[in-house]
Amino acid sequence: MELLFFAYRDFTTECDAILASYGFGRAHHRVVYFVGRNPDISVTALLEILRITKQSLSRVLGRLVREGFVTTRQDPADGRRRLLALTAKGRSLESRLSATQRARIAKAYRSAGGVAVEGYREVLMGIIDEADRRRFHRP
Amino acid sequence: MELLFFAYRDFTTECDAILASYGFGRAHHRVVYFVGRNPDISVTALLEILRITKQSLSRVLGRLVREGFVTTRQDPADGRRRLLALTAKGRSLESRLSATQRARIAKAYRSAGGVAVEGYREVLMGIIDEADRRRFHRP
DNA sequence: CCTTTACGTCAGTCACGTTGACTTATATGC
DNA sequence: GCATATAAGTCAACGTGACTGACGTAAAGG
Repeated sequence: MELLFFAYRDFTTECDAILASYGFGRAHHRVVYFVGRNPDISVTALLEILRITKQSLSRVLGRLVREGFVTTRQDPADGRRRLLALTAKGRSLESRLSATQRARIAKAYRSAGGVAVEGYREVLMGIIDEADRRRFHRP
Repeated sequence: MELLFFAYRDFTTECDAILASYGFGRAHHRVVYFVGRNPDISVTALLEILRITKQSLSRVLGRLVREGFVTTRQDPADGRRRLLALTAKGRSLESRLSATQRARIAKAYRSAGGVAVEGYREVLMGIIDEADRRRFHRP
């Protein structure tokens, strides 16, 4: 429990500094991250991932759209849906944020070795709710 | 990065429900947890673990003391220090909260096996800031 | 005795989550 | 074709838990 607490805390603090320079918070990071990972994701699908309310998301997402980090377009297949995607500016922010986290994980992976990483992923997967594990069984 | 996000989210959501029934939030949980783990910890030491400001802690800690979950007493060796400890009520809350998390981790450990757990701990340790790792080298 | 440390507190601010209610546009089933 | 359901956006009000800056008090220590 303590391991997870410290790991998650240290995992996020570097990003917080970058985000602060944009006037953003962690909520903006999460949106940029998951939109980057799931291009053309719908608003509802994003809400299900983040498990927050529409109102909470709209404040954060609205600003990201207004400031040109995220685009929305109507789904050609279902006009009610708005598909979200990152702009070049959004991708640039996303990779800047991810870079620090990736570096931290890469360093931990290198020093621990492949077998340890296997185990690490297996245990984390076990901690995650069954329903959410499907997300990781994609090609 | 996604693994950590989902694991940490699912790891905390069960506790949030219990905490809500007391009108508490995650901040209260963290205080109860670390005071439980470190009986007779001083306020400053707790602040260093949590990495929050004195003002933030004081609101949370003050309420826990007023409602009888935590006691403060003057350090006999240094009268400036207040030593924090859980009351029986506090220990009961702590173990109620920890039980759900322990169960989740135990389940993940069991299904992953000992080798995986070794790797898991090694990688998480690598993600944690060097300075904080010392915390885990206690007897 | 003076400085430092530990703790507490007042005042103001901000990010980010909540609930509830309502509107608009589009899909879809009968 | 109309009624219902779904997707999205929005208004209003609120709570928690962070933050900064400033100040006060008690105890320790050179």
